[in-house]
Amino acid sequence: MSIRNSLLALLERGPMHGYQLRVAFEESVGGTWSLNIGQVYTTLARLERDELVAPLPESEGQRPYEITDRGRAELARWFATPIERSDRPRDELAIKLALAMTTPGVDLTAVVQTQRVAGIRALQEYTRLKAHGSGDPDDLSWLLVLEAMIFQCEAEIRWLDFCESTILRKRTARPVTRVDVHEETGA
Amino acid sequence: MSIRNSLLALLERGPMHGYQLRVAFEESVGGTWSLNIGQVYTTLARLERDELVAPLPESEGQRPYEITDRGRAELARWFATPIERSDRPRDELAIKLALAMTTPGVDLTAVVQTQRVAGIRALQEYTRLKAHGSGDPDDLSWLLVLEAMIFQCEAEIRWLDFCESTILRKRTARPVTRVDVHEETGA
DNA sequence: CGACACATGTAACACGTTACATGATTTG
DNA sequence: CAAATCATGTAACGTGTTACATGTGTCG
Repeated sequence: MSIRNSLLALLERGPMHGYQLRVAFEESVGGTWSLNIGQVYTTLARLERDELVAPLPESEGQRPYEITDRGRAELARWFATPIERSDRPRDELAIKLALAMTTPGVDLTAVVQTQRVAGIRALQEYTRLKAHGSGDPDDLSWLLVLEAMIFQCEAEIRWLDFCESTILRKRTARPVTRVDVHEETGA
Repeated sequence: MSIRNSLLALLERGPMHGYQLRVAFEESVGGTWSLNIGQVYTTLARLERDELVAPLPESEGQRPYEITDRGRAELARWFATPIERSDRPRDELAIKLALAMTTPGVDLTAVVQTQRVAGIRALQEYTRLKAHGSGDPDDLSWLLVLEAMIFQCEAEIRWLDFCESTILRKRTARPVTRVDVHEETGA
């Protein structure tokens, strides 16, 4: 859904053809995510089918599109509606950790540590990028996207720390002793 | 990819059939994400094709599967490999904000505020869930998943605050004055 | 001329969702 | 008996990826 709406937003700046849309998108997110050119054309085809964009007369082998009024309405709806938690893709890392807890033969702390190292590494890379960033004041959107990645990364590392301490606490909390057995049978 | 690996992890506990896998998955993530039953069967079919699981003799209309050695190896690989930033889906919210900045006629602060309200609401809901959570010590994985959502949600709100202050700073930083005009033409 | 950027597309496939179709078993 | 739960699947569609095919223009 995000690509569809992104293309609409870019066309709101003015008519563009597929190749330009791809370049404009990647520029907008500061190269953080690339956009497959094939997807641009298939998405444009669907947008045209839904009458959210309309093709302009082609010239020199280029097929520019313009946004329609319906497209503009759809775009306004996108910006006016918050992205809910339920809209988001499943969190693969959370799923992985949750399943690791009940899968036999898995070294939980190793999984957490491996992920933690990757997180720290990513955070360093982001910090490096921010340091010798373009400096271009025009790249405000690039800064925001980068900062989003940093906030997420930090939150993930803190969560992994939480996981580790929770796991350790659980492990030390119930050493099986004779007393425990008595309590359990008594309950 | 996460469902594929999740099914392998669940089958590592022992043979199960499709319906059971779905229930077990949703239980593992504390009902945070639901799993479409149709997808379970199509994913099982692909896993069987790739020889990561094998069907057991069916009984009473049930088609249980067991994990194979290749499946076990694949699962071990999953747990040993960190999920990299590049593996993650594009962040729709970051994209939306980035595009909102360069789309004409968009009230940026309104977009940020709408999203912020939704974030606060979600956070309250999570806190409520945590409060009268199952209390079940067996639900450790449920606690971890919930906490992941809370960490993410908080990070998002902090990021939105960052966005707003950055946007405001930009807006007040360059009031177009006669002096500015001179500087620009001079540059 | 050859490499590279520009430009448009198609095919095949994985993953994900909703909806539909079917039947057995259990339980009020 | 009727409704709910258990259980298995298919179809259609959207989204996303990789790879392939094709052609123009430009520049060293």
